[in-house]
Amino acid sequence: MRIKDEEKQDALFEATVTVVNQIGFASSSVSKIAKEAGVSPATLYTYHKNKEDLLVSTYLNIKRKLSTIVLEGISEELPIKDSFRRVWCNLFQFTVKYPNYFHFSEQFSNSPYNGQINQKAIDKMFMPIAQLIRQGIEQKIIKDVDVDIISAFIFYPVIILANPRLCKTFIVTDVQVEQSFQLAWDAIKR
Amino acid sequence: MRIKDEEKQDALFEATVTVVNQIGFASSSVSKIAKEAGVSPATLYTYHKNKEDLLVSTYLNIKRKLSTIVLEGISEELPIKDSFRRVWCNLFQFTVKYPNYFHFSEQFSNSPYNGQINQKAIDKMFMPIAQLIRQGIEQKIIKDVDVDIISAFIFYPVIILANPRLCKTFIVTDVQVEQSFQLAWDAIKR
Amino acid sequence: MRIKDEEKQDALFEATVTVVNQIGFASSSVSKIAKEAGVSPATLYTYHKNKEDLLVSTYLNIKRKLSTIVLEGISEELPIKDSFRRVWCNLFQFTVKYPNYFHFSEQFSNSPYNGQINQKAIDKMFMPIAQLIRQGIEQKIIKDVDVDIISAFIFYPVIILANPRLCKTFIVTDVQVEQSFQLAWDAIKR
Amino acid sequence: MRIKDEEKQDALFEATVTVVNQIGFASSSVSKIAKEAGVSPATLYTYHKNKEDLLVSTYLNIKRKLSTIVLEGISEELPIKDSFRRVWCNLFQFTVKYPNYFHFSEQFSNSPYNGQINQKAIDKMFMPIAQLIRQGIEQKIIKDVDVDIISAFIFYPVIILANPRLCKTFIVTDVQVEQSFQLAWDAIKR
DNA sequence: GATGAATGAGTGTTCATTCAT
DNA sequence: CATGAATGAACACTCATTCAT
Repeated sequence: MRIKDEEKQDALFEATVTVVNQIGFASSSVSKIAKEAGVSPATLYTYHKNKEDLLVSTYLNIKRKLSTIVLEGISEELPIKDSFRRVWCNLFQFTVKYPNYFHFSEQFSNSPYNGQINQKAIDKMFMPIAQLIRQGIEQKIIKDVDVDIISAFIFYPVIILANPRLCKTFIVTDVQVEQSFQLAWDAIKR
Repeated sequence: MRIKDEEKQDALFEATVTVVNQIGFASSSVSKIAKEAGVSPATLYTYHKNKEDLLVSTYLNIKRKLSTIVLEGISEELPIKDSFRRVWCNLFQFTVKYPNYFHFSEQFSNSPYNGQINQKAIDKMFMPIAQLIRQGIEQKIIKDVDVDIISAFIFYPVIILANPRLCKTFIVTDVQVEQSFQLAWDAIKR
Repeated sequence: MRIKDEEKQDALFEATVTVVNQIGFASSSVSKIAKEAGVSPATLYTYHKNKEDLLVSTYLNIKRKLSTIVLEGISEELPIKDSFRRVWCNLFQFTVKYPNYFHFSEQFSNSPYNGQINQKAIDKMFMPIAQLIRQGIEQKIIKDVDVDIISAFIFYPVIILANPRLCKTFIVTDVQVEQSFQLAWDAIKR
Repeated sequence: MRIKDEEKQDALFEATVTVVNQIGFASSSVSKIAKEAGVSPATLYTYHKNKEDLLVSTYLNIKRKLSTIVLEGISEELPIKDSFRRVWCNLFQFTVKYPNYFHFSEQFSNSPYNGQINQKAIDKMFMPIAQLIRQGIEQKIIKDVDVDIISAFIFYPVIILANPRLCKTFIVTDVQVEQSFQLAWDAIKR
């Protein structure tokens, strides 16, 4: 597994996402992904140990991109509510701009491959948000409950609303995004 | 002539859920499910037209069970908030009692098979809840926003919280359930 | 294998011919034939020992029908040429009236099942024709060559001409039938 | 990278013919053919898209060989009758030398796969013969009847005579071949 | 006598992965 | 480094036949 050609690396990443989006996780085969990437199945094995490694690294790649986008613009100098709003909006932006990445993530995290992931490494990527929550609790701005509960109301509703399979009538406009943020904030604020 | 065996029907249902939970949707094969159910793969085809039919009918079966449990105890005579609380608690109960059904559902709805189901038939099962939301809005008890937004805050947080893969620290106790319901209610109430 | 219901016997015969014509010899399965006949696959085994027996008896049945029709009207009192013409015309008539029987026969005789047939029993059905040939040779009306050669020119051209897969432009009209008979007769006559 | 192996291609062709001859068209399975060819069933799919493609290309291959042999030695300079005699003899030669190819052809053309082939491409291979017939008619040497009728008397009797299943007593000797050709010629000549 | 349920053995085909070039 | 050929194992599914009723 020597790494040579970054272009092929990228092509494989995009091909994996594309194929999984087109035909689903179960039907996505190594050779279909290789064909979509324009390389031989054998070449794929130069870049990835096996199928699992391909999928896992694709997932981690997406999570990395996601964390970069989601954390953009939050700052200790901003009021906490505004930071939360930024995260909320960034998340929506990501789901709109990269629906394929988003959909791949969902499929992956419901698969058994998810067990192979080092969850702590992922948590680390989103640490600033965990800290934001902790600060809010300390400053008695948001409710003093389990972090999981706060998360369940501040991130996952986005995932639901942005999923057109689940929410057929919801449209991602600025008004709707702000409106739904209000509900999220009402949920967690003191 | 032997008669079609209800026990086998049930065994196939349970086997499908079990196998999908154990090895994931993508790796679940007809022969593994048949083996788990204790029948020949060929026998499976006496009860289901094909793999898709097996998975779809398993999903619908679960949704039917879910709707029965979730709607239990809600009533027009109860204050709206109490009805919502019932739904909230029932949902938690279901996820605790039948984690396998619950996990199967998630895997299924993220698969391409989900496109094959009649969404309207599912919506019909949960109509009383849609009506509950509409009443709450009319009576100016809950916010006048898209039903999808309300749903995203009143159902899906349960799914997140009950998913031990996502929420490792959250424990389903009466206190936690009531606490999290308070957040949900704060989100949607006027 | 007790025989009870002649109607079912017939239904199975017709169903076998129909199914083989519709989907070909290779794809014709016992259960499809049973369904076409309106009986259970198990019932089929009351009337036939196994699949081979079903196909063989269907073939023999067709040959019996064929011999009845083909021999109609030939007589020792008729001039030999006229008897041959009768056979020729009868054969055409059969292929036009019962194309399905005809097509089944062709498929069967090219299959390995044909080896199970008692060829002598078949030959017996068409003995009058063999005798006709022998008479013609004796009376120095037709050429003194191997019976097989005579047959190859007096029967098989019909099979070819009547097969729309092989002869797309040939139309079975009285004129064409008589015209082609002339060729056959020219071939074998002294 | 290994290179596609012409030997394997050929082995598959021969194996297909052999298996079909041994057990018949209906019972010939991909795995049996692969085993006969000494390759894995999966390998077969490197050389052919699917079973149909394997059978169709085998058939076309045979027809190509046949046309090469059959047309050998016919020429515009030869008297028409002699050209016909050449075709007649070539055809016998082919059936004697390659009885398996010949039998495969018959089985194939009676199967539903026959519908998948491009008949025009086949006709093209044998065009010189069609032209020969047309010339004969123009020169008033052979009867002015439908080409199909001429063909039915000049080619198919060979097929019948060469088929030992149909003609048990006929032996392919020069005398017999010339004798039977005389019948064919008598049939079509003016 | 008649039936649909039941099945081991088989179907055509695709899989993840390795090999030889 | 890159490749298409190669494959054992698995896939979804159907088969001819038997069994219990």
